[in-house]
Amino acid sequence: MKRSYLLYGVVAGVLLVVLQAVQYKTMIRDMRLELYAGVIAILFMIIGVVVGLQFVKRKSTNAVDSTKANQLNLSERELEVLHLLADGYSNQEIADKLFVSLNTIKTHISKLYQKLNVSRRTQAVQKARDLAILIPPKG
Amino acid sequence: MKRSYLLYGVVAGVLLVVLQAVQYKTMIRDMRLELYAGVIAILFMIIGVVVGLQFVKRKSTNAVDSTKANQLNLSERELEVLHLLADGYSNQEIADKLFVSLNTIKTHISKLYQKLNVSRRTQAVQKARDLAILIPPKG
DNA sequence: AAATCACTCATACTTTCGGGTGATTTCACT
DNA sequence: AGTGAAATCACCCGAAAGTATGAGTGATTT
Repeated sequence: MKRSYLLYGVVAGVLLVVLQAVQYKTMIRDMRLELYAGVIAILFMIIGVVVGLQFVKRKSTNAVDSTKANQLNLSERELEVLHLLADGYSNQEIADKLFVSLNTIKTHISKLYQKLNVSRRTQAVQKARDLAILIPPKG
Repeated sequence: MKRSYLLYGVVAGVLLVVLQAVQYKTMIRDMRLELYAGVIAILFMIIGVVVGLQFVKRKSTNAVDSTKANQLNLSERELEVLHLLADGYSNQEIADKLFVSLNTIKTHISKLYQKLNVSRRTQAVQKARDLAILIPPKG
């Protein structure tokens, strides 16, 4: 989560810098301010849409009851992984989403299984629901 | 949908004009281009987020449709397998429980995935819940 | 009788999972 | 300063899952 925000910030900054550079180099005479503003607006609107989609995706799926999670000593990262696991993502997809390697995800999931006392991902999801760690979106 | 796009376009245009007006009136000397670009970027990123939220909201509300479960034409056997699947059983365990071969279960699951338009068992469970094919235990 | 469908099973193949082990780094606690 | 938990990543290996294709049987429909 924290990484996501950081990423978006970095992307935003880089884009601004790039726009500046481009502007000073070649377009300062040809490009009017309106057009410049328009380009920025469109770019960041696209970014905003992406951010918004990411945001809602997490909220619209499974919620996490962090209180009960703490009783099992599940770490934050493990909860994140569990969340994505329950959403049906593969290990590789989870790795991509969290910007870590596949091996790391495997480790997280392995520990998750130990703490939940299961040996398969479907069981993990099942158990997490039973323990109200994962709360379905609706009813 | 088309109206939405039009609306956003209009809003974007109006905002641009407003920004222009403000810029020419009071800020042309004080405000540097970087800051100006930054303001536009932030504003439109916010707009983008809002757009993104709207977008997903509609999709997620349409997702739950009890009639869709029937339209999928899931056979009895496939439903049986789906239930056991959701309970966290492995293919081999499902095969044993239903007194058929592992390959048969694979075939059933394969067709199940096609009908549910998924490619993994966790996704199948997730989707089945969304479509109210699977009803979570307890309440 | 022919066509269709659900169910069954098989072979062969690729991909993903999960277990085991070990290592490094960071950070909080004492 | 040492301890321990958490997070990161790596390598190996076997098991499970999933894909593709084909095929046989019984029941139902046309």
